[in-house]
Amino acid sequence: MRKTDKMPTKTSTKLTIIGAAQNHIYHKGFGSTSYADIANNTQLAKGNIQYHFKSKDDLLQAVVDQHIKGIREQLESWSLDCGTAYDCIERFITMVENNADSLALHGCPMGTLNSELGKDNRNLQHQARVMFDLFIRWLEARFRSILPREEAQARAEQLMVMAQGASLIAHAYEDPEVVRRQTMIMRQWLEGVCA
Amino acid sequence: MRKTDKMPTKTSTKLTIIGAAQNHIYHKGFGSTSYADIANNTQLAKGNIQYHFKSKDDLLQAVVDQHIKGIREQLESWSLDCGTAYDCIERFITMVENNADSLALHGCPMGTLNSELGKDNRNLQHQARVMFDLFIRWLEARFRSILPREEAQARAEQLMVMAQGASLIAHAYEDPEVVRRQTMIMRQWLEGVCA
DNA sequence: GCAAAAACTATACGATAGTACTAATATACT
DNA sequence: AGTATATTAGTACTATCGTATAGTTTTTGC
Repeated sequence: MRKTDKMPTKTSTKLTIIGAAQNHIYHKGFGSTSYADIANNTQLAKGNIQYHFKSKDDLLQAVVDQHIKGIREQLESWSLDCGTAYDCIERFITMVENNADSLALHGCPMGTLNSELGKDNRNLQHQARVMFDLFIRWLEARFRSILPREEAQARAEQLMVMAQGASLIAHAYEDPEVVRRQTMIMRQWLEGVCA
Repeated sequence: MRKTDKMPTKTSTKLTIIGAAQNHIYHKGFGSTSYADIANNTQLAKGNIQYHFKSKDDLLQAVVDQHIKGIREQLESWSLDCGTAYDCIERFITMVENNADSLALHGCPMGTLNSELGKDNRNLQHQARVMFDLFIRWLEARFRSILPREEAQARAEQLMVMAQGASLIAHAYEDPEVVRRQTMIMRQWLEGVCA
């Protein structure tokens, strides 16, 4: 297959579908995302989408995989960019803060997806949980250069809890200020923890 | 209408429906809860349920109202039972801890419902948000007997954030230990805040 | 250039959803 | 007691969903 010649010009159909699906799932939820919706948002035929993703579960799996890939890249780049472990963790907090508006409007993509899958798609929830694990383990690794192993674990989990809680409450109130207030608290907390 | 004579003997059909709906929504989500599901779980005819609740939104509204009523009663009883404000707040934390198992299995009913409604039912989300407000304002009132107004607000919100975050992460990992670890942290945090 | 494979389109099918409608039954009030 | 009303039951209708299939176009490798 000599696809490489063409790929750069047009984004592959698969990626187009995944992107549209990711968006629609984030805005409306997985249950309220149909093949027809994605077809409308991509100008592709419904059957074409079906061709690339046999079942809805296949599609969701692809979306989650893509998401995981994105997270991996982001974490890797942070690992390189930031100087100290402290800076890395603060970068995580800054990311939450920067996304305050969309978090308030639609919640955290990971949190809301996991919440939905936890209700009626237990097997796929296992996949979605991987996303949390990536963040938590990355945070834990950073904390470990400052704290003993057990406490590093605890602090990583705690920070994730705060971030998800902030997203959820901000989403409930549709108020990005919640996120801003909570990220400020996280920073103070981080200072205290690392002191 | 002299209904009062009959009501005590048989729980009213409306309440039966609301109870079954509340359960099913908690376990499967609102989107995956149909009239047929409720009919099966109550031995009532589908049309009968439709008679009491014209639309699915009506039903959800009733479920939320019932939930709100339950929360009001619980908070009121806590206000009477507990001695100091500190004890009241600790009672809230204890409730979260006591529900660790079901939180890990199905998430927090308020959190997951709000997350789902935030996706495709914005008007009903406004109603669901009331549930959070009840808790937060109750907590805030307790904090105010210990802290200045502004800090009391902030601490109430923060505690709710931690509680919701803990539920969400515990749900993602299906691990009640997350809740137990986080409630322990909340208690230490509470001590520090009130010192 | 041509055959094979991949990509794309269109349509159809069975299932299930929410809702509407009608008939039957139980209850309440004069 | 008997009528009106509230409640329960059963069925039908329309829309939409996920999926399946068949046909068409495009692309690929020789």
